[in-house]
Amino acid sequence: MPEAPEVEAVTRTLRPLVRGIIIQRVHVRHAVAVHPQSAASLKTNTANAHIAGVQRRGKYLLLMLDRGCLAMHFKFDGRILWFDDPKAALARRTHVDIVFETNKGALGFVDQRHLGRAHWLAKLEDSAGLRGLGVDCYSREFTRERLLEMCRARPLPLKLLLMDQARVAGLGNIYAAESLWRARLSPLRRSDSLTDREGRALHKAVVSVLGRALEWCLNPPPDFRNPAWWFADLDGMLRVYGREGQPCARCRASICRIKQGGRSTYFCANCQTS
DNA sequence: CCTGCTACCTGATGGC
DNA sequence: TGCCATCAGGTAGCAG
Repeated sequence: MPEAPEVEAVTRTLRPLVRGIIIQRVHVRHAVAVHPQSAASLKTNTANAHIAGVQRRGKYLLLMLDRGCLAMHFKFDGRILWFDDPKAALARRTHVDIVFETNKGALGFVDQRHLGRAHWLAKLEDSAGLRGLGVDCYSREFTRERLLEMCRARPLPLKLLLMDQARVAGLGNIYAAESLWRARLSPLRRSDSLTDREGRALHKAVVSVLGRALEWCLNPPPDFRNPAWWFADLDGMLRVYGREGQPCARCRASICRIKQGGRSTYFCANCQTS
């Protein structure tokens, strides 16, 4: 599920909760969550580690340890949970793939669908995924100029460019669609055909959509103690995503859904210009 | 190098 | 009801 705004909200909320604590024991209940690493190596590398900080890169959540780092990627359905009482994390009742028992409580990595991963890295460059990330969508380096440069480097449908983590890191299917709607640009539009004015509009739209999304994700803040909670009700903030057949919030034309790169793209063919 | 396709998983939903 | 197809906020790995 999570794209950069959700992961950023998790990062900020989790930071004060776990900074400075010690991972004492690690229970890998579903080894697939560690694949292709082994449960044993995750345990030996993270047990007794001190959590020095929490960071985000693209859609990755990073727990910086005194030795190396714990990198989590949630893919579609991954989430984290916090248990004040570690016994609750180990109870058979809720599905938890990995339990990190600490001196303060237990951190759980959960993914029913088993696509998400938690890996230990000696250094960040050891992960191909992290190494390959382009300009982070929330960083100062994500400027209008950089975006235009990427757009003009090769002809790519705008939606695919925005979703390519090697170019802009952090945008996913929802916020790429929302940004294009806001910029009034078609997802099919060839990136190298943008005028300066359109490039500026796209950059502004991405920044604005991400800013609002982060606000939305922080109010109310993530509640890691509640297993039923995980960024519910995003649709209250969305204008096009998931709204096939409904009237466009701007021009009332019917929102369409097409396939791009094997994913659904939602847009208004009337007011998003190609 | 780059681009495009499939696999990886599980669960919810809708049509027949 | 049951059964089957399709869909889901993503990326790694592979072929061309």
